[in-house]
Amino acid sequence: MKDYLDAQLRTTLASIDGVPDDFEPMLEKPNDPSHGDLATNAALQLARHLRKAPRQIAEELVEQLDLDANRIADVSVAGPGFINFRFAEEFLADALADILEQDAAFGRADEPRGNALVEYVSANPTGPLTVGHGRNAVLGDTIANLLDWAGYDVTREYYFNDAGRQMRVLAQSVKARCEGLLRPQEPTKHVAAGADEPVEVPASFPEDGYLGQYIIDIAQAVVDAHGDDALDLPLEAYQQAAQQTIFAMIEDTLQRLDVRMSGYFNERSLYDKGKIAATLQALRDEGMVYEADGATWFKTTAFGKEDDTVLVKSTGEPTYRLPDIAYHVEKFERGFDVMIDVFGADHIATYPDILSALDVLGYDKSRVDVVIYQFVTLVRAGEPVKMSTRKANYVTLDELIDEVTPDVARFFFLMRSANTHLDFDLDLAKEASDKNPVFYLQYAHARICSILRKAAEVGFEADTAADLGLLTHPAEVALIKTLRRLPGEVQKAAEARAPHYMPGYLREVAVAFTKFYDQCRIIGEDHALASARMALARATRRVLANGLTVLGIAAPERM
RNA sequence: GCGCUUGUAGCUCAGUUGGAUAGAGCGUUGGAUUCCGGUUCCAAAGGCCGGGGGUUCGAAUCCUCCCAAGCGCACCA
Repeated sequence: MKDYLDAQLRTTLASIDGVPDDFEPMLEKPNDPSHGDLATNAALQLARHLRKAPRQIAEELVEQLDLDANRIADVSVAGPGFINFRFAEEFLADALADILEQDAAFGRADEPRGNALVEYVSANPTGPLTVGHGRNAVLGDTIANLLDWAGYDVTREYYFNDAGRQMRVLAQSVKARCEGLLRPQEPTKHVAAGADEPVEVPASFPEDGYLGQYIIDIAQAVVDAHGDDALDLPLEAYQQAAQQTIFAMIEDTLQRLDVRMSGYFNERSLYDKGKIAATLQALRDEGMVYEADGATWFKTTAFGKEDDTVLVKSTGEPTYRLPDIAYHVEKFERGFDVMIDVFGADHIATYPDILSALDVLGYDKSRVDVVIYQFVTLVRAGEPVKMSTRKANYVTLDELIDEVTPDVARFFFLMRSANTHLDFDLDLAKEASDKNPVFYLQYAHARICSILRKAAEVGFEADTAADLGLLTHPAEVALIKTLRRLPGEVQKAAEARAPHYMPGYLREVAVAFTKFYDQCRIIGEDHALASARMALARATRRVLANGLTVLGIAAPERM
């Protein structure tokens, strides 16, 4: 419908003198339903160009618009010059039939849009996932779902760094713990662990080593496998042991949240394939790289940064930025139309370097979108849950899921825009009542299923071809209008990379349904009307189920 | 100190390209409901959109200054 109106508007506008060729009429759903179903402010926007009163332009536009009465029942000019359109009843019946026909595919785009890469989680395998990683994982997964529904062929990728200092420290931590296990009589030392008591570790434990219990567990496994030789293995062996164990933990956690990656991309492969050197050379060829103080620098000051950035340390080891740039070059070479990175707020100052580098190398950086999310604060009994920054003391994602269920965790991560600090209210999340928005949605779905079961129990059989034109009650009309918006909402959320639009929309659906349910009986009405209402209930169930599917949340038949 | 992000109802937050009387949920107060799942529905109260200045037919939205919070500012990732 929007497309239809948009096309009609454009042709009419084209016939009016003085309208710029590139003028984009805007159509949107007015906030106030008494203003109609769709409205355009085209006349207001044109007032400046045409140097005429907006209302006068609107009147002329309406006069020249040629609209199908079966689709648009009413057009009016209102306020300072808005043009309001109201849908015809016939159109709504068709729209409902369309939902039922498309069923599980309703909301999906018809046309393919290209291929997209979404990079998310991307936590290095140095420890269990934190609550913050959870927000990342769920945001990325849902953005990937949205792009999938919007017509993209989506690849979901997890990038990890297995070549740098972090992994070396991880290996050294494991090795030190092996020593502690095999030579408990050797001297030890204590290291600070943020707000907590200092932790006792073997003397060989590295600076900034990883203090978690899981490191000791990994060390124990190494000791079990190698006995006394467990102290003489190459560092690589400790890293492999740690990496494998920790990745298995991470994968388990992601699976609990129904987050599934298409694949993992490791930093080391960039070295092995010479991509690091090639990227550096390419930047050098563009004159954006120089040597100073034994290090290799990237001229980020050319892009307005205060300082240049080190790409290769004087030790000869690249900083993480160079592989990051090489990785993005690799993404372009793989031919993605759209590339999305989901990063925490701590990357906010660093990703512009990557985009600048891509730009310098001649890639279209507008195809890369970076979704930055702010940090999560867990709130219990109105108070923030203290989380020390040190690695031994934080709430893990697993612990959160243990406490609130995966569906609730996903929903709470998704219901706020990525760009705001998230207060995760644990008490609310655990509450199974209407205060908890995810239960409200699931309940509406379960209730519809219950009605359909009930109908079957009492032997009600709906007409196969119900007369949907009978649905003229205001609550019915409002519900149909809400249901038909799903594809547009999915599209909008996908384009804006804004999953949080969906929970809001689905709540509108649930509200519209419960109002309908409150005012209109289904079973027990005369057969034709009951059939039509059953069809409306089934369509609602479908919209809720499809919407929840996009969010990766279950649509239960009973609760 | 510099950069980025944020500041909207008591609380948590929407507000999509600058548009109509700034919205929702929770909480509060009042009401409805013999009925397909009361995990329901209706209504009311509640706002200097952090503050000042500017841009224009029109600003929560754009510009500018100030205030406050978060994150970042390593030859760490």
